[in-house]
Amino acid sequence: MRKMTMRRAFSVSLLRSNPLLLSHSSGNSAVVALDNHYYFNSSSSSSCCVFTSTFHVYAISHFSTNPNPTHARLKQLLLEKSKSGFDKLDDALAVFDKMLHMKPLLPVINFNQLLAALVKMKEHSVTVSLFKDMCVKGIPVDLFTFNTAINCFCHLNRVDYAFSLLAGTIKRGFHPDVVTYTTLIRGLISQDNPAEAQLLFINLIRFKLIQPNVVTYTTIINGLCKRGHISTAVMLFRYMEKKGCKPNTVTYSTLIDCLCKLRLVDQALGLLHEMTKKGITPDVITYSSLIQGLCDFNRWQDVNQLLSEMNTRNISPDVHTFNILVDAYGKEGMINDAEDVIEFMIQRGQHPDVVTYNALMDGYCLRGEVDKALAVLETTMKRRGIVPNTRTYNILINGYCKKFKVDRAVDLFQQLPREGLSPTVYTYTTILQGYFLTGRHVEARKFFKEKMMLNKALTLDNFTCSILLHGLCQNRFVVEALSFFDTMLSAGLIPNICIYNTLIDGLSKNGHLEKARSLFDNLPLKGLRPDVKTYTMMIQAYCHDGLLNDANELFLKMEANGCLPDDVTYNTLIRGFFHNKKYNEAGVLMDEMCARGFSADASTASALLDLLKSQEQNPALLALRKKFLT
DNA sequence: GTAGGGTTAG
Repeated sequence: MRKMTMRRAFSVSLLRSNPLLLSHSSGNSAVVALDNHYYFNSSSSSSCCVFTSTFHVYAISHFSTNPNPTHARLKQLLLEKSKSGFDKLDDALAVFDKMLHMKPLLPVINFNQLLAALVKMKEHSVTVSLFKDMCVKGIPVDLFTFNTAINCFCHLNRVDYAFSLLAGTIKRGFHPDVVTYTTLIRGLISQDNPAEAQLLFINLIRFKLIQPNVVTYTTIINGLCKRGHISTAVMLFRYMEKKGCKPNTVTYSTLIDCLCKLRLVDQALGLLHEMTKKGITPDVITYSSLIQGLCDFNRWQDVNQLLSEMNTRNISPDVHTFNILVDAYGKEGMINDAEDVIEFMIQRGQHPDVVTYNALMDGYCLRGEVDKALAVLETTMKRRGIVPNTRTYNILINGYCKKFKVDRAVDLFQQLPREGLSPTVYTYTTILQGYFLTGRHVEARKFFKEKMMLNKALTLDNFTCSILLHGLCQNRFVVEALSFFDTMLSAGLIPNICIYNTLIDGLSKNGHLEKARSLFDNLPLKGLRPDVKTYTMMIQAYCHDGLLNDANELFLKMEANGCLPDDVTYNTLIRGFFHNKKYNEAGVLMDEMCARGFSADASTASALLDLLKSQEQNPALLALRKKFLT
């Protein structure tokens, strides 16, 4: 509690005392149009000179050849919007429509700017459709246009169409460049097809089609990181340096983020140091990744140090950075601090978004204050015009289920379509879990059969199935569970170890030890390795049935198989020894457990106390009490 | 004017 209070004072006051921390970053330059005169504003005087002189040349040539001021204004608008996107999709479409009917047509570069604006707005399918329109209407296109469309297909997870378009590009006589191929590599990786991506990369180099650049390498490094191949990513990172391709801020940020997500935050800080030493400047994204990594470890002092370092370097935290802080405070139960961060960001002109409020609401739910979370949705978000998404509702639904208020959760579930939102597999699973949690297994099974199974749009995952299997087993519907397991298999879902753990536990607790044992023994055939939970569950099952030798043998075997027992495993086997009056064996195991840094849990301690009550004079038990309960 | 990096829930 004391730690929390100190942290609050420290962090929030630090934010307050650093006005620069939140000063608007206006970018390098902005264009302002006043009475047909154009001015460049720039935050740095040197770039101002460059831009101003460039613009003079542009302006003179432009006005001397094009007397139509509408064209000039439109072009200016397109230049601006290509960087920021339009505020509304309709605005972009209206401009496109106008452009289609202009005579003479604007040059292709202006059409490309419009498409770029749409990409900025993440309107990938609209971009593709406008691209098609252009092709049909015979508007000239160039390689930039094709690259943009290929990129959009990749974002829409249609890499197949992207490759068709590659063929189209070549057919039109364009030479696909490093941008085209880098885009396709990213598409393949994001569609979980790293082998094809690798093959494409190798062939591009082998046939000298392109020279990979820093973006190509960074794209692949990111793909490797996201798939958990950090060491390969680092190898490629060092390789690109050796090949004379210098990593930049994005390359370093990619690796730093990956290291942070793997909880290797000190190594990430090492890379920050390395890049700074090389003169590569970190930016707000680099710092945000590191702040997230440090928050995960509650390293608040380090977080504050980075915030003040950002301040020194004149890098302003943005909405992502603040969202990380709101989330971190919320997860720590420090809801007032989370609210303070939001208030602060608003003061500094940064607009909280749906992610901000979802994080805040989740913070309230974690404290059990679901009604307050609901008030955030109904009052604050509404007032500020922030549109909730399915996640917003999922957070509330989960909050109410955890408080055993499933009916309240179902109300919100039914509200979703009225808000124009669709429930996800997460929504359904939460409700299913809520029903089981409150013992309403009849409704749970009905909900699953009628709402989930019949919803064709719903793809069940292993998590959902494990909730159902657990609920069924817990309520002694073992036959139904096994039958559903068969359905899963025939539907092509590949069960993971969690599914098997749920089944093994459920079967053994319902008197089907032999069936559980057979599933366990067959795991290697399914290509699965038992984890510490699997072993512990089997050990518990053996102990429960008095098969102490089997339990002990498995305990020894698991370590030989490279799976270290944890505190639960030790406590389970120790209680097994207790129940079977093997007090000396229990004592030896307790010594071993303590030597490994684990201790007796509440259930083991109470089992020992119970034994002492009935056998006050048992010397072995007295020795155990002396050793472990003082 | 086209490609690469960061935020929330079971």
